[in-house]
Amino acid sequence: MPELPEVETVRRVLEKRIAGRRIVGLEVRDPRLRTPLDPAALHAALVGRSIVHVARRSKYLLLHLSGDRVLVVHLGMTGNLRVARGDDVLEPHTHVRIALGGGEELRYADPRRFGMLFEIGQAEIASHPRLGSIGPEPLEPGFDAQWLVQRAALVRKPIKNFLLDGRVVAGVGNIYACEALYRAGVHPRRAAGRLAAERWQVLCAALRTVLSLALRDGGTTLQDYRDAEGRSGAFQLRLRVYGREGHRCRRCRGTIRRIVQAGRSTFYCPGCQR
DNA sequence: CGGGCGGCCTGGAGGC
DNA sequence: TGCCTCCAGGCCGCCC
Repeated sequence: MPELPEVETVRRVLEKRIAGRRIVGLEVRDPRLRTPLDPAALHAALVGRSIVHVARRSKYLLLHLSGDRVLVVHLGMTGNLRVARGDDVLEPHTHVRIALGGGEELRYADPRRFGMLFEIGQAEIASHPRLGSIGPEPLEPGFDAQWLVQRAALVRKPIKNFLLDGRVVAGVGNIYACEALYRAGVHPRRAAGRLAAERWQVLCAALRTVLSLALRDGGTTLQDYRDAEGRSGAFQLRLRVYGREGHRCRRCRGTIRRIVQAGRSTFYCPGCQR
């Protein structure tokens, strides 16, 4: 569920709430995540260290710890990190509790268990198999139409699927890929390599706009997503196509359609996207 | 090799 | 009420 705006929203809350805190305890209640947890190793690696700051790369949260260690957390589809009091009622599917002292803790819960939580050295970030090949951050310098044009050259797959490739651009998932294509007026089935450079300019700008607006709204909450203080996002109110099959397009009054690409739903407006 | 698809899990929604 | 099917925001491995 969480894409860049949601993960960044969580990061900002965590930075405010837990940066500078020391980890004083760890409880692994269920190690069966996408990458199975090793409770003893995790305990040895985390307890006693402090959280220096909280960063993000693509959809990964990077909790930088003292001693140049990094706790990496991916929320998968339904994962959430929550700052809680130790005596707060445990949400179902709470798999990990990280005690921070003073009665507070950080909880990782994830019903579907598609998430990941692992610990590495800071120096390993660049070469880590899951982190090393991630593409540029779309809201930072280094991401522009020129890069996209270059990456898309000779690529025949649909542009929607191209945008979901994390090596091309970091943090873009199904919702924001659909929304950016709509705003740019690009048909999701268009072959990536056959989009004119001027259209890439428009699409690049649309991607940045939609991600920025979503971030400003604290992300999109369709069902589960909440930030680390339990707050919902509001960008679901501004979605133009995602989840709106059969509804009227706000721009052309045509009907939003849903198709399946690479096994995933794509929503678009046949009138506005060519 | 590029690209598509199934699988990993659970839960909620909707049909009957 | 209950049972069944479908669907979900991510990612990876396997296959052609």
